[in-house]
Formats: sequence, structure tokens, C-alpha cells
Amino acid sequence: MYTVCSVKPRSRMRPDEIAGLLRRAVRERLLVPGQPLNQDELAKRFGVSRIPLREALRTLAGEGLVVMRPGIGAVVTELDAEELNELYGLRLQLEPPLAEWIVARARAEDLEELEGILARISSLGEGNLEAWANLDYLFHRRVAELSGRRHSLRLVTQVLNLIEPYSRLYVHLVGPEHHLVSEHEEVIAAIRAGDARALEARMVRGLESARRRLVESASSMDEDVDLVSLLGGDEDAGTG
Amino acid sequence: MYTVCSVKPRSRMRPDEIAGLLRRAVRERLLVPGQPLNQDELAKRFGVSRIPLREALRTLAGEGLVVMRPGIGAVVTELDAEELNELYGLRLQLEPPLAEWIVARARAEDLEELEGILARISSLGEGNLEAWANLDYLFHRRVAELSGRRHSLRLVTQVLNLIEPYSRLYVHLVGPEHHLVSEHEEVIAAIRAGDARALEARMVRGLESARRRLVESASSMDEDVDLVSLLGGDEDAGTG
DNA sequence: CCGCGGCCGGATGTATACAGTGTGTTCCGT
DNA sequence: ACGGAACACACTGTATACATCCGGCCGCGG
Repeated sequence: MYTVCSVKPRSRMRPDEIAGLLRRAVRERLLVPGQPLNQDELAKRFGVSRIPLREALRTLAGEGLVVMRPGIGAVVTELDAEELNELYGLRLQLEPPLAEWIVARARAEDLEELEGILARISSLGEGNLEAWANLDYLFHRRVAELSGRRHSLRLVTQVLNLIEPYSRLYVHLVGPEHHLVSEHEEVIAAIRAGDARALEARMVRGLESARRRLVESASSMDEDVDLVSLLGGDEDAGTG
Repeated sequence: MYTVCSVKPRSRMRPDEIAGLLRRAVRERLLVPGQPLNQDELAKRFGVSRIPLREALRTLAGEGLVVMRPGIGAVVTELDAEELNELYGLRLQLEPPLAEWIVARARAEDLEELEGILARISSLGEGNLEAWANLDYLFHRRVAELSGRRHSLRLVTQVLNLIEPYSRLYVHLVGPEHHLVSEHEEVIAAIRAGDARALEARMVRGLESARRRLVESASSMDEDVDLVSLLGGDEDAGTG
């Protein structure tokens, strides 16, 4: 029993939009890793038949966000600590090289937008873990988008989306990392200064520390910890 | 009018298999970049209805191999010289770091398989451009697979598949590069020696020279050259 | 002669209906 | 009471049929 999006669409939703909402649902842990996705249920929520819904799932499968097993259906991709480590390695390979493109293309309005996101992060209270995680994701994504490198961005986004459910779980476990605000400020400063080296170095350091934190955390919770309760799961988990 | 696969399947083909055949068809330029894909036609060829075929197309769309435009349909992804350059940059970021994993995991049987591929390449005559390109692709893919890094491999494969139609076009234009055989021999030697540094260096050099050759070639043929005739296209292109 | 608007063929996109399959349960036998 | 097999349900997977939309052709008017 999960809630993805009960909004009634004005016109019939297209598979691309459904895929977008599903991506967000996976990132935000409305659909958790390992969870089987009931096609009838999801199709009803989106107000379409199973055909366009299945096409959206296939798109996500192509991006690696879900796996479709014949006769079983789609399941949200599960990652272990080793895979998370690998994915952070990919971010380290993919994102820092974008620095020179980012500083070359960033405009004043782009910087303003980033500062706006950062301001919204700073103004959040302690309780808004969801909003905090959403804005942090948005910040990183926007920075990468500034590079204007289409294919790099495609891959980076795929990796970000795969990591995000676990990153968000980590945030829920230990709370938001307030020192990241200063990291983000340094990123903006480097872009404004046009200093690709500084930006690259800042991205590397941020990614390495994030990798260390998240992978250690993931290793310690060795797969069979009941994480659902920590997220305020309201299942009737009674044993009958 | 194109020929992908007329083989009659023993049992009904599943979308994953269809996607695999479509990937190969794109790589081998049986479906060329920019080409609109007629769903009825393809579905008939694979012996299925349009539903599973469309799902296969969505998977490829998730991987970036095709783009689906609403109301228009699927079109094989087209790349310009700048994008090819970017994609080779991605290979340079993604593949060389796999070297240490490759030398750590490669077994004797893996080396034998690579040598077998190389032997088949060496034994090819001048005319077998298709076979040559297939084996070269296979060699690079197998090397990457040896790393055993699932997610890196996913991304590398996506990039390889995107590049391959253009790489193959280049091969058709200038013929196979026989010096690549010695490159491949060096790769095998580095793996056998367990020398990750040498393997990494060899990969970097090979990728950089391939990038230079292909991007220059792609830049010179500025989009509107009639490339079809060079590939032995047998269209009735008469204006009558 | 050229430009434009409405029709028409064809292809895409989707809902419905049905076939196939995996899963959980129940009932029987031991 | 326990193990196993068969049933039943539910869900996935796909074919058919229909609505929708794009593109080209023809005919009209300037």
C-alpha cells in the first residue's frame, strides 16, 4: 500500500510524464528499493491503463531504476554497500570533469537560481527532512545541468537517481548535514569566480566525504535491519 | 525498407530479447541514426504485436539509443561531431579506471576468449568489414565485462552502443585499422602480466587516437554528405 | 502560378479482453 | 500432525480493436 500521486490529470497522462513521476517516487522512497510494483494499482493512480504504465516502467528499466523480471513484474532496484561505493566512484569520474564546462556556461541568472535553492535550504527547520533532501538533490542536479553536456548529464542523472533513495535513507537516519550548506556556498563561489579548478576540487572533496559517510552507514546496516520503522512506516506488520 | 531479423522464433519473443536485437540492429547500422522506426513493420518481423515491440523501444529510449516523440514514434538517436567527442570523453572517464578491476578478476579462460576473438579478427580478409567491426566491438565489450563492475559496465555499454553506428560508419569509409590488432595484443599482454598501469595507459592511448580519428572524420562529413551509397545501399533512389 | 485550407491515408497511442503463469492456500494422504 | 499435490486467485504479458494525431494531397482562391 503506497501513495505515489493521486492527482487527477487534466488530460490523459503520457508515458514520459508517468516515468518522471515514478522516478521522483523512487528518489523520495515512496517506492522503496526491492518493492514490487503492482501495475493495476499504479495505472489506476495515474488514471491510465496498464499499457502506458508498463511503457514507463520499461523506460525506468532502461535507466536501471527498476528491474523487470518476466512473470514477476517490475521491482525497484536494490543496491548493496559495494554497489553504492561503485556508484559514488562513477560520480567522481563523471561530475568533477564537468567543472570547466560549468564555469564556462554559467550565467548570472543560473547563479541566482542556485542561491535561491541554497536560501530555501538554509531557511528550513529541523523537521523538514523531505524538503531538505529534495532541495539538496535539486542543487546537485542543477549544477550538473549547467554544464550543458547532454550525454554526461544523462549518465550523471542515472547515477544520481540510483543513489538517491539510499542517500535519503541516510539523511533520515542521521539528519541533514548542515555543513553541506557551506559546501554549496563554496560551489557557488567557485562558479562565480570562474575558477574551474576550485570547483572541481570542491566537487571531489564533497563526493568523497559523502561516499565515505553513506557507504559506511550502508555497510553497518547489513541488509536485514528493519529500516521501514525508522521512516515512520505505518504498516500493519502484526504477525496475524 | 530495412531488414532486421526475419527469423521465426520458436516461442513468442519477449521484449528484452527484442530490445537486444534492436540494439544490435542499431549498432550494425541496419537501423541508421535518424531513421523513423515503423512499429507495424518491426512487430511483424519479430512475430509479435506492437505492445511488446513498443516496450522494447521504451527500453532503448531509456538507454538513449532511440528517442520517442509523441505522435511521431521512435527515431534512432542522431549524433553530431560534438556529441561524439563528448561520448569519447565519457569513455575516457569510464573505461581506464576499470583497468585495476580487470587485471584483478581476469582468469585464464577469459584471456583465452580474448585471444580467440583476436585470432578471428586477424584471420579476416579485407572484405569482411561487418565481421571486423562486430569482433572489434565484442573485444572491447568483453574487456569491460571482465571488470565485473555492474554499474560501470551498464554506462560503458550505453556509451559504446551510442558510438558504435558512427564508429562503424568510419570503418566503412576508411577500412579497418590493422594496427588495432597490435593494440589488442598489448591489452591482452597487460592483463596477463597483471599490469593495471600498462592496461590503463593502453586504453587511454587507444581511446584518444580513436576519438581523434572518428571526430575529425565526423566533422569533415558535415551532415549532408550522402553516406548511404558508401554502405552499398540498394535503395531505389530514382527521382522518377 | 503560388499559397492555403480541408480531406484522407497511415501510423501512433491506448483501452479492453484474454491467455499464461506464479503464488498462496487448502485439502488429502500418510 | 506434517508433507505434498492440486486448486484458486491474482497478477503479469499480449493480441485485438478503437481513438487520436500527424502528414501529404487535392482543390480552391487570390
